[in-house]
Amino acid sequence: MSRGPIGAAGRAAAARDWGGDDADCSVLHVDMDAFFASVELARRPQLRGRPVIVGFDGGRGVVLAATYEARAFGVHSAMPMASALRSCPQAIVVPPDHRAYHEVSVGVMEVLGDVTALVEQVSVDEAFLDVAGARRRIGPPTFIAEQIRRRVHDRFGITCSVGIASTKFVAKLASGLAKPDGVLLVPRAATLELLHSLPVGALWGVGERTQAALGRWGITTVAELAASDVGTVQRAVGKVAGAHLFDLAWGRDPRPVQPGREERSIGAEETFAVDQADLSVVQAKALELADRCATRLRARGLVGRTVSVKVRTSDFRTLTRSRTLTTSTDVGREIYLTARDLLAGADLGGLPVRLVGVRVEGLSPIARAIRQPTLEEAALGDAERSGGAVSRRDAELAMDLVRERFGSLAIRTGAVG
DNA sequence: TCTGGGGTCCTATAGCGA
DNA sequence: TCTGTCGCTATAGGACCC
Repeated sequence: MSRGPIGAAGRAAAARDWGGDDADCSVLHVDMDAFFASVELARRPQLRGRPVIVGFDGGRGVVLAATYEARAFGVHSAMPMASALRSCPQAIVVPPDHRAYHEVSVGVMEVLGDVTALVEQVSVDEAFLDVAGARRRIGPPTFIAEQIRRRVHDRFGITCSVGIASTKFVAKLASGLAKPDGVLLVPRAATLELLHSLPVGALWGVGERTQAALGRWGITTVAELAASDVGTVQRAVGKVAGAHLFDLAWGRDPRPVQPGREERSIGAEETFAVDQADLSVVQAKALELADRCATRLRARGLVGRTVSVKVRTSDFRTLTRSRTLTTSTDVGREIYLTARDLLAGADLGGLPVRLVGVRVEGLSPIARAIRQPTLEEAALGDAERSGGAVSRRDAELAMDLVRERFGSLAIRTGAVG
C-alpha cells in the first residue's frame, strides 16, 4: 500500500534487472499488492479487472486501497474519496472489512513463519525476513521469494511483491519497485547506483516536509544528499534524522530484522460526520473510544500508564494532551475519566470539534504490572472488595465476555456522570 | 481537493534532584 | 549558599508510514 514518491520514468529505470548476485542479500521485504482491495477481489472474483476502491462512500472518508485498474485513473490510497470518485466515477466502492484483512494477514505471516523465525511484521500487509539461515535449508533468496509468492497466492488468492537486498531499507525499496506481483533483487554491488538514481523522497522517512526542508539546501536527489556533508543534512532536518538519512543515502542501514516487537500504544479515534460544537457529544464519543482502548488492552493482557487525548478542530488543527497515571490501568472508566479531564482542560479556541481520539501509552504486560484498585474500588474498602462487591474492572471483564459471545454491539457503556 | 485511523519515532521544553 | 549544569522524566507537538 505504498504511495510511490518515485516518478514513472525513475521507476522504469530503477526497476531494471540489477544482476543475480545474491551473496550477502539475506533481507527480504514482502509486501502485499493493494492488500485490502486484493482481499476483496479474492472474495468477489466478479470484480476482477474492474476499478475497485476500498473505503466508505460519501462523508469524510479517504481511499484505503485501490486496485491497479483504479490507480490507472490517478486514484491512490489516502486520497479523499470525493476526489477519487471525481477521477474515476465508474469505480466500484467496497466498504472495508478489517476483520477479513486481519485474518488473511495472520495467514500470510504463518506462511512467512514457515520460512524462518526471523520475521518482523511491520504492518498488516508487510514484513521483513532474515533468510541467512533459511538459505542453507531451503535455497537462495530468489527461490525463497518465489516460494512465498506462490504459497500466498495459492492459499489466499492474492499477489505480493518481494524485495531482496543486503539491508532493510533497500529491500523495502526493491519490493516497491517490483510491484505489482514481482521480485527484485538488488545485489550489494548495485546498491549505490540504484540509490543515487532516485529522488530524496524515495528515502524512508522523507515525506513532504522533510523533502521541502532538504530542498531549501539544494538537495532534491539521493545523489545530492550523499554528495553533501553530514553537517548540512543535519542542519536541514535535525541531528538524528540527518545522520540517519546520510547513512541511508550511502546504503548504510545497520538495523537488524527484529521479530516480535512489542506494541508501544493502543488508541482509537473518530472523525465526526459533522463538526461538533457540543462538548457533551465529544465526551460521549471519548467514553466509547476509552472503552474500545480498554477492551483491546484486556484482550492483549496489557495495561497502560499514560492516557492521551487528541482533538482536531474544524480548522484542521490538531491538539494533544496527555497525563501519566500513578499506576497502570486497563479499565475503561479510568481511561475515560482521565480523557474527560484532559478534554476539559484543552483550549479549543471556541471552535467545533472535527475529530476526537483516545490513546493509552506506556504499555506493559499485566502480569508484570501490579494493578492498583481504581478510585471507586478503593472507596469501597478492603472488606467489601474481598467480600464480593463487583469491581469496575470485573464488570468490564464481564462485558468483554458478552461482546465476545454476542458481538460488539451487544453491550455498551452508558453515559458516565 | 479537502484531508481516516492505526501506529512509531523524534524534538523541544520544562521541572526536578544531584 | 548560590548558581550552573547534567541527566532524567513528563508533556506537547510534529513528521512520517501503511
